[in-house]
Amino acid sequence: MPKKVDHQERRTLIADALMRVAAERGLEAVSLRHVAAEAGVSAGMVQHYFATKDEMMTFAMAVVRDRSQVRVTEAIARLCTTPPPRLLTRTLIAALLPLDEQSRGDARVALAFLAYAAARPDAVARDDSTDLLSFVAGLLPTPDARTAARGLLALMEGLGLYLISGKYSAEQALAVLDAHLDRLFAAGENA
Amino acid sequence: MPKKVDHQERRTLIADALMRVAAERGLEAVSLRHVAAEAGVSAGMVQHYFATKDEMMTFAMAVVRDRSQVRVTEAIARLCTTPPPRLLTRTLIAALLPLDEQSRGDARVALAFLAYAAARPDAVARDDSTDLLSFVAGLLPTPDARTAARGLLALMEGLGLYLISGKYSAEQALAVLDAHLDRLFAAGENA
DNA sequence: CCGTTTACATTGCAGTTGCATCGTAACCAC
DNA sequence: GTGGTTACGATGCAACTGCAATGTAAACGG
Repeated sequence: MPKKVDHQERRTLIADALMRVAAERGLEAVSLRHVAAEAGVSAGMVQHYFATKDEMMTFAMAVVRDRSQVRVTEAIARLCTTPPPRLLTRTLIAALLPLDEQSRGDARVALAFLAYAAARPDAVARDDSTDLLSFVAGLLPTPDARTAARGLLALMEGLGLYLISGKYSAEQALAVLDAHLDRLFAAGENA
Repeated sequence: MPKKVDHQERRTLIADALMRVAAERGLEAVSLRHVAAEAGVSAGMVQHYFATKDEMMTFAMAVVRDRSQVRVTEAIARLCTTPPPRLLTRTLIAALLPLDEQSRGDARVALAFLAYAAARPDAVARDDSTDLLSFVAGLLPTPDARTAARGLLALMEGLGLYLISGKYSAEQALAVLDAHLDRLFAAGENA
């Protein structure tokens, strides 16, 4: 077993470089050589860790997803135990929104990947959003909670788009989210 | 003035071909030659009508935007004069949603363009969404109508994303929209 | 010390890209 | 007709693409 190197570490290092290129110059600027240059390694090394470009893209996609997962987990962990449903919901959604510059870069890449995967049905990864939907639905007090949860998630995605494009500021997005939660939780308590 | 040809017509013909390529094989498959082949013309002709690829992309982007504009106008024109605000709002938003297969293709292309323009600040077109925001805000009976309108538009964009990816069906999307409008207009009437 | 396995780096190749250039045919004013 | 302008088509080119092939250095088992 010669020359021990942490494969996972190298792959994420390359994936990070890929995301930097994609965030700054768009997904179409992502090539083996560009990513290698951004990572400060040779193109051959990239090929050593990813047999094909698609494999590299898929891996980077998974990294983006994992990062957002971590953001959510950390944000919720920062809460007290057994927080009220509304606070938990708000924290969860806010953690998924690209509010700071770093997560905005991630979201830009995620958007590019979305468009990339739209025409590549095989590269589309597993669907983890049904779990999220069920979880959010469980938090909402409204009748037909699943429909309300779908609406909340759609609102989140839309806010993400507007945040990326700079059309809404972080404050505006949060104001919209809070107003929506006002309506959701007010309606539920009355019923 | 030799050889009269309708420039606008040729350009839209090429743009249509571009959108077909983008919808079927992704934006990255859009090249001068592919578009030319799809349009059934020579690559030289494409160059004749678009000096650069970016110019072609920008034009196609404008065509997509115009088409959605037309869809909205037609849907509203199909309504009776002076419809109630809620119906008008619903019709407007529904017309912007990619509910059928044709508009879903358009939306896919629009999404790809969004990602394309995210890293190309110069190619971004004029912002026509502020007019839309003001218009929708004028329809809503809620206090802080602009925030509510922002939420509604964000919801629409998010629903569009989920419709494109096939995660929500058209019926589900409309159910979400109606539930949201229920809350918006109920809250306003109570206030 | 030796062979094998891993970890790269280099080079090359066929294909594609956007675009410039050049040629030519059509049309119209005169 | 002639000249000029427009509308293409054909060709070429430098740059780039993903990827295969090949090389080499290092670490370890024996």
